[in-house]
Amino acid sequence: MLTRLFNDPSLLPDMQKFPAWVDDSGSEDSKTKEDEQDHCRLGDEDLDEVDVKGGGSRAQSEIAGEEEEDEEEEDVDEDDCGDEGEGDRPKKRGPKKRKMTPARIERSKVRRQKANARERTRMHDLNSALDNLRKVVPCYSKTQKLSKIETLRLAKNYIWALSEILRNGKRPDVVSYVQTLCKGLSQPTTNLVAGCLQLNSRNFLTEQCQDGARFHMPNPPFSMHAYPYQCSRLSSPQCQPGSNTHSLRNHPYCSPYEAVYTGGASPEYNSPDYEGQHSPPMCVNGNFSLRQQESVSPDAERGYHYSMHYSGLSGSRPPAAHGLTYSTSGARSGGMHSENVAPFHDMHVHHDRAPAYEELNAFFHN
DNA sequence: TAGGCCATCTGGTCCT
DNA sequence: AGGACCAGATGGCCTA
Repeated sequence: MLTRLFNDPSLLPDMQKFPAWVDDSGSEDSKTKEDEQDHCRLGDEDLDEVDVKGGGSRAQSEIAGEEEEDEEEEDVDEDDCGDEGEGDRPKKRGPKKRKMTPARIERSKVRRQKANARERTRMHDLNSALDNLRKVVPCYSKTQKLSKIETLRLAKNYIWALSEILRNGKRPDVVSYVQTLCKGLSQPTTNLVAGCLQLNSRNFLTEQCQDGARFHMPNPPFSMHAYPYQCSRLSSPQCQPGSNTHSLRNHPYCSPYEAVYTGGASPEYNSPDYEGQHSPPMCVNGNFSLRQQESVSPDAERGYHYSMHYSGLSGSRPPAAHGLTYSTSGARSGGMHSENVAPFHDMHVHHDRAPAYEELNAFFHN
């Protein structure tokens, strides 16, 4: 079959032209995978005239395109034009297919190979653009890249969130902001984004970017006013709705710099433009304290995969605070998975790259 | 092992 | 005619 012949490894374009778009873990695999594919297909060469991929029209159009071939004019390809024997297939019209001569096969092969190379390049460009997009959305990790679809969703949410900020002219609270960003995202991505924002909040407080660039954020970037949502651990009497704010703020489990959302769509957010499904319930705990997780015991770490890093209001963390995990409902109720935690170390927000962040920063300065 | 994600190949269609 | 774009198919890798 022609499509098999097209995949001669010697004809394949040099994939090493594109080392950048392949992530660290994938570069070798990509080459190996391609080699394997080539090997596999070459091994199928003897399956000539059998289309194992897809519909079955295969290289017909290319074959038909070889009109300039002048030899063997009446010698048609039996498979293509021998419709008499195929009762259920409609009779093909148009020019009769010519028999594949070696020269024609070679031309088709070259053309197909060139088309494949172009398609690869096109997809690489697309992936490169997607990588650039990943770098300007709020959550960026070198080690755990957002998937393509999640990147696009997050970008859309981010644009929406920024436009809402501009439109309302108000500082957003962390809940609605995170909600907006995480609309329609998968639970792991939601956790990733929330964690990233959490880290970012810490950076805001310490006025230090991870890359060393300094910027100013005198206060938590989000207003921490009353939230309509309640984390499970807020069930303690001090944290009940209606309890006075003072006691809530001073309760060891209830940092004043804490935003909690346990599920459902925010009533503050009612954009008709949102078509994505609601994010799974989550519990976002804004962390605006300095790092404390280093002091957390391994046991506690296990129990609080993605727990709130408490502000300095209380030095102790009671073991009953399991609800603090980035609550994941349903099948993933076990909390944040470790693979979603580790990348936060190299996760950062690109304040210096995205104009939107400058806008936000300027906004928060006022 | 199923499902998600991805890269690649492939053929069809449209455009220049 | 050739290139760009698209969608389907396929297989590999990874993770729960």
